[in-house]
Amino acid sequence: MTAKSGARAPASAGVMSKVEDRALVERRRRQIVNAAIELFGRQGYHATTISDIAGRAGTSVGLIYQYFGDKEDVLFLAVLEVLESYFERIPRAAAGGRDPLERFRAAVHAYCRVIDANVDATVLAYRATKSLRKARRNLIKQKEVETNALIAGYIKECIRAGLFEKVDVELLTYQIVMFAHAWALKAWHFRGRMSVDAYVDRGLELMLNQVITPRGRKHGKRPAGKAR
Amino acid sequence: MTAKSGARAPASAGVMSKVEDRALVERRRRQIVNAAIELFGRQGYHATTISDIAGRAGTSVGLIYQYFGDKEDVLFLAVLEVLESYFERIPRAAAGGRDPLERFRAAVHAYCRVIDANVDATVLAYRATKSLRKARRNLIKQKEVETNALIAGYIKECIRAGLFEKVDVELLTYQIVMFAHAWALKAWHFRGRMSVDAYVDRGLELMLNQVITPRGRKHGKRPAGKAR
Amino acid sequence: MTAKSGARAPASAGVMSKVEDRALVERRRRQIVNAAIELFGRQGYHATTISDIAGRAGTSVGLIYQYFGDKEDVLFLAVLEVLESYFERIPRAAAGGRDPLERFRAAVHAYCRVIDANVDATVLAYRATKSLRKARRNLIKQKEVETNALIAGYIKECIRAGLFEKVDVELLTYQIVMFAHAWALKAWHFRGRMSVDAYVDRGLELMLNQVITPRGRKHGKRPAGKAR
Amino acid sequence: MTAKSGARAPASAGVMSKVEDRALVERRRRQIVNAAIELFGRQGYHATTISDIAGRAGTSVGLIYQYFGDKEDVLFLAVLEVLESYFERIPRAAAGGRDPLERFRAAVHAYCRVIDANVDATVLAYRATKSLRKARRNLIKQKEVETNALIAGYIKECIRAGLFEKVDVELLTYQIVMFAHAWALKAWHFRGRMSVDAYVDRGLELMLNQVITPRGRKHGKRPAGKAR
DNA sequence: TATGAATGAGTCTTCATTCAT
DNA sequence: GATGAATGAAGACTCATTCAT
Repeated sequence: MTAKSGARAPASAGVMSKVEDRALVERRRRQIVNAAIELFGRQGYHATTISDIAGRAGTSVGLIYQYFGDKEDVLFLAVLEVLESYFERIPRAAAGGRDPLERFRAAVHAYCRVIDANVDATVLAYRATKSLRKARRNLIKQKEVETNALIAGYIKECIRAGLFEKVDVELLTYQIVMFAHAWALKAWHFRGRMSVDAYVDRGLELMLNQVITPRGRKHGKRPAGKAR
Repeated sequence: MTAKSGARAPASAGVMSKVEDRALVERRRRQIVNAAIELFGRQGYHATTISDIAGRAGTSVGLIYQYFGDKEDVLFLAVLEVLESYFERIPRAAAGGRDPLERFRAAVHAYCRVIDANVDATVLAYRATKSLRKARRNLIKQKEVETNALIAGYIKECIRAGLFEKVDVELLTYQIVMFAHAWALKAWHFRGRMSVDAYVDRGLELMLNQVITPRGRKHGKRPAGKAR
Repeated sequence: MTAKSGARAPASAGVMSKVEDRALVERRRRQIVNAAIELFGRQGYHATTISDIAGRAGTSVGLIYQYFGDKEDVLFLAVLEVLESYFERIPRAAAGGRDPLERFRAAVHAYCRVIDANVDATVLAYRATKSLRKARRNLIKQKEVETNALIAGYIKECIRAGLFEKVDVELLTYQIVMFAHAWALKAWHFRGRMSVDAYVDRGLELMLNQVITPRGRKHGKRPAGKAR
Repeated sequence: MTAKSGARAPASAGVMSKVEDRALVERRRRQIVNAAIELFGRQGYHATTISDIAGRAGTSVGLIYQYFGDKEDVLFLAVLEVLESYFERIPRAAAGGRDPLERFRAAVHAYCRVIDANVDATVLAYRATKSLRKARRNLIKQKEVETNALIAGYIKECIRAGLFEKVDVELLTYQIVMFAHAWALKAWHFRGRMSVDAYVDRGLELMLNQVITPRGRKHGKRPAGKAR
């Protein structure tokens, strides 16, 4: 972690600015990053020029270099911004729930809804990470781990409360995460076919309940992984 | 489907070559595409130059342009190649199974193993698709749909055989697919922590069995999706 | 006519610039076009690289692309510039003449002198036009037609004033034009043998006076065109 | 002159061939040069690739290099071929004339007709010469001088026969030459407006007869070249 | 002799980055 | 602090030329 701990990193994380005024830096960066997220999401990182971003943000090319060291800095803060918005909104939504299961469900719904509102940005996080230097790629992964920890937390609560079996928390967490991301990654398939909420309801129904039948279990006893 | 039916599309799909000799074209393209898959997978599409590919493939820059119209053509055939290798190897692996469930398990194992052997290539398919013109992006999606249909087929067989409950086939299919892809997309998390086969075993255990407890079900009766 | 009327067409004619400042665009373009005219004229269009032009103009390669869309744009404005300089200087020189014949003679002298001062540029107009897209080739022809109209005007004045016989104006115009261009196109023959002014004097003497003798006329009565 | 004298130069003029067989060389070169003339004329020298020529000539790329040293060789022989065809056909056509004037007229008609049949080739001679090395450019000029000498010969005959005044032979020759070339160079203007023969008739009428009126001559007495 | 696949030097063009105003 | 003109390194692509068959 760059700063304190689970707390919000100072959305700068090593990005240098030539301008002093903290508030101004904050404002300008938000302005630029928002434009960048939109353009990176829509056209991809490489296809988006600094000039495009300046145009979209309503500033000049030179200004961007006053608040960012280079183009990669912009990408970095853009991805960070996206991930942090997840990290912020999920617990806020879950907070309403009365019991662990309700909180879990609310969290999954929230996660998918946030992603639904930012499909491009989410896909961006998948596509563009490779364009970041390793150190930053790791910071991004950290952010993801933090978000995953939120989900894992809800799952564990459910188990502790006897609402979930003692399942494989690590994998269930990833299953939930991938389920949420799939809404963005496979948007071309799902969008138009159902609403986010319907998607989540169907998904939870499937993930939480039995798939295999008692008869199937007997077959499963034999180790089948050796297939080639 | 591009051409005939389930048969292999003529891995050319609209890519023009200045050389006539079919066999030679086939050979050269494979040579170049293999180098490209590796480099695109490792460094990304934009960070890879034609010169890089030529060097890796042991040919000259000019040669590439005798077998491909432009760089995008190389990417296109590269992604196509990756997807087709999935489409080919999965049924081959599943074929061994004695009963539907065994075939299903074998297919998932095969899927994940192929991906394990081509992590970079798989990630490539996620990252670089945006760099293709729409028509080709759609062709790629078609290929993916075809692969998904394979998985869906195994699931349906299990249901028909009474080994699976009458679950949501569409979603379960996507769950399996995302599960397989996650092995590549989240390789930084999983690799080193467990083997592919262990991953699949744990995953199937989780996906096929009950997560929620009988007690949990009662809570679930109340529509919980409305949390905000 | 491209724009207004006899006025100078906005030497831009569809060429896009990334820079706004009108005056700067004007200045930079002149700077670049001048270098281009010289190099295109001397080495030909294809043999001249953008880098050559940048070097000659004392700028960078990138700069050229801020004021021109591509290399063809540079050629286009270069040829246009040459043709417009003719169109401007001829009437200015002719203006001094007291009577139609004097004005006609002055115009021809001016025409040839301008060409003499820009032999390369004139040849350029002949050689490079093929490298322009059709629409622009037509614009170039328009410019030439305008210049021809000037010459035709002087001829008509002479006829009206009874100084010239009622000759074939169209052909005489082209004869004058080709005569002027020949000074550039056949420079290797004429230059060194005589001065421009001597060339014009000898040329006008020949063009304006009788070539065939009265005796010759009688022969000519028989239609001789059928020879084969 | 490369070879004998006014005789046909051995259309090779310093172009080396890797093939021995004289007749074959002759045949192949003609085949290739014809294709080249057409393509160079239509698309220009630089826009035409060796591969284009091979395709048009119905041979392979490699073959061309068996009969020509490089692309410039092809251009050289192509231009030479064009000029020699003029040099051959003009006297052949003029031969029919009964008297000098008839022969002169026939020659001009022939010249323009040949050009009419090869507009592109003629323009080629103007455009592409710059792409030849100096020595060859000079050879080409020689060829042109030889053709001009033909025309000058017909003019001199007419003067000797008292059918033409004692005019400026050098300039009249060039005037005729430019007149003929103009049919190609300004084809976009003339073609469609009149036939070649009409063009020649109108042109000769203009060139041979008085343009200036007796009244005009008086004005002309004053040296008018000083305008400016 | 004829072929056409292979080569790589050379060009245009883009765009991140700098810097004078 | 803000602007946008200027720079030049880097990369895709072409095509004359070579050479093994």
